[in-house]
Order: sequence, then C-alpha cells, then structure tokens
Amino acid sequence: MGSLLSRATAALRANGGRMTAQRRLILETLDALGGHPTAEQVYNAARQRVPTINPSTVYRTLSWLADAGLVRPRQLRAGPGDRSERFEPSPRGEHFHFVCVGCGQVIEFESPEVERIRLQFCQQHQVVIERASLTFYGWCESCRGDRKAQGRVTIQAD
Amino acid sequence: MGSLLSRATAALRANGGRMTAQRRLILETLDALGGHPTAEQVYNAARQRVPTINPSTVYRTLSWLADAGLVRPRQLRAGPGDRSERFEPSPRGEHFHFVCVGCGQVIEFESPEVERIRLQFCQQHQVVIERASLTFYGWCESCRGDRKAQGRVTIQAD
DNA sequence: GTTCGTGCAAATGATTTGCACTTCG
DNA sequence: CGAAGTGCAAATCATTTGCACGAAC
Repeated sequence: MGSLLSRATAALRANGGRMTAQRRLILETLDALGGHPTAEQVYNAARQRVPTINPSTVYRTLSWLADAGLVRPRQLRAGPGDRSERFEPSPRGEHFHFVCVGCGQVIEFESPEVERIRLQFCQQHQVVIERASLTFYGWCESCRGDRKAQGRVTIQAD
Repeated sequence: MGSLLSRATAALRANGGRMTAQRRLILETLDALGGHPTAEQVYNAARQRVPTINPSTVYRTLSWLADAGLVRPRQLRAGPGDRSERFEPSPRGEHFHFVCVGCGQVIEFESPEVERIRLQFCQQHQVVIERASLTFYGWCESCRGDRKAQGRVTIQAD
C-alpha cells in the first residue's frame, strides 16, 4: 500500500488517464499533508511549489481521486460556517472521527461496536447499510480550558 | 412539550422578541411538515399559504430557532450535490439517523451503545465530548431493489 | 415613537462548468 | 495527431447581509 502518487499512477494506467505535472504535484502535496485537508489547503500547499496551479485543477483532481476511491471526502466541520469538505487518503479501513471544535484537530478512532449497531438496525428495518459515520464533537485536551470562554461556538449536529 | 409555535412564542416573550405574521407562518409550517425539511422545503410550503414570504425571512427564522434551541440543524445528505442543511424540531432526546440514498427518507433511531463508546473515548483521550453524531447511509426497504441500477449515487462519508 | 423584523437585491464562499488552448501518449 | 487535461472566467447553489421601509409593542 504505497503512496497516493503510486496508487494514482497505477489507476491512471488502468484507465487510459494521463499523468500530468499538475496531478503529480497535487498527489505529492496530499501525501505530504496527510490528515484531513480541505481543497483550499491542498491548493495553498501546492501553490507554494507551483504558483500557477489552478484551484479548478485541484477540485477536479480531488473529485477524480474520490471517484477512483483513492481519497475519501469527509464532512468534518469544527463549527457552523465551516462549510468546506475535507479529504483523507482512503485505504485505511473503516474508522470514525473526533473533531475538536476549539482548534479543528481531528482524532481518528475505531469502534467495533458500530458494526453491531449497524447489523441490529438492518435486521430491524429491512434496510441495506452501505456506510456508517460516527463523529464526536468536543474539546481536545489542550482546548478544554477555553471551553466556556467561546460561548459563540455552536456546532450543529448531524 | 407543545408545538413549535407555542414554544417559540414563549421564547419570544422571554427575550423581548416580536411575534410577526411571518414567524407564525413559518412555525406553523414547521409543525405541519415535521420530519427533516430543508430551508427551501419550508420556504416552498410556507409560500403556498402566503406567496409573499421571503426566503431570507425563512433563513433568519430558522437560524433564530436554532440559536434558541428550538430546532436542530442536521447534516443529512442523501448524496453529493445534496448540499442543503436540514432542520428538525429539537426537544426529542439524543438520537441518530438512517438516510436512504435512494429516496432521501430518514429513519431515526436510538442507540445506548453510543454513550459507552463516547465515555471510553473521553477517558482514553482526555477530551470532552459535547455531541455525538451517528449516521447510516443505505437503501430503505422499498429502494433496495434499485440499488445497483443507480451506480451514479456515490455518497461521501463523514 | 422606537426598536425589531422584513423584503429586496447584492454579496458571499465553496465548488462546478464551458470553452479555447495545451500537452500527454 | 487526437483525446484528455488545464487555466480562466463565468455560472451555480445555498446561504448571508446591507439597507430602506414597515410593523409590533
């Protein structure tokens, strides 16, 4: 399970796509950034190396990667007014997220219990579940103290 | 625990706010709609009764209700390109959602297990969790058959 | 009569798209 | 060469905001 760059290159070969300088740049940027960057963060980071890179190209590359299953779009918003989608390299297995509403930090975690909840729900309601999302919103260890200070932070549930 | 209209009226009295014809209309519309309507759905439903109602007023009323804790904003998107926020009357306790990616139907459910997962996570990571969101995405009983047909539906996780 | 709320039109912010031009294979 | 990809500017979509007018208390 190599870098995004190498996996994307393989995917390109398989589909007659082309490896361009821009795609290479964006893939390397994603590999370097890690975590859960927004399209804008990818764009800004890429721009430091190649100032002529265009936001449209970043968006197009990210959505191509998402379609190819090489990157996973995530809705992890630290607060209202945080409207941007985030992207994470996908080949780690199913996992969930804690988002600090103070600093935006994301902690990933696993939880086998979710599988049980899912199975129970499927049987009870005769539905097919393709994906589960569990997200905790709160204050990380270093932001805990600021909690009451920022009364303005009103996060919305989903 | 009365209607939204009655609870909102009480909240208005407490804060020196004013009960206007528009607010009454929107509150009655929300009561009538139930479920998890988007701002646009509220607007359209309200407009059938009073065609002069303005979208801005709907947005402003919804965000006032959200601030007052009388309505809860929810991110429940059936697919990508479903960018709108949904709103649900809030005084039901903590619960979670199943979203059918075929028809958009939402099923609510409870899950005491989530509380355990939350506690365990808090202790392990020394964080404070204010809110948990668990969402299942899949196909409801009546849409199950269409599943493979709509390969275009690619939902994003969070 | 104030202050709060509304309507309207314009602004916003994230993302997408049409199109002419470039470049990979 | 020819299809696939890029840059740019304009379009889109949901939502927000500034401002002059209107209506609750």
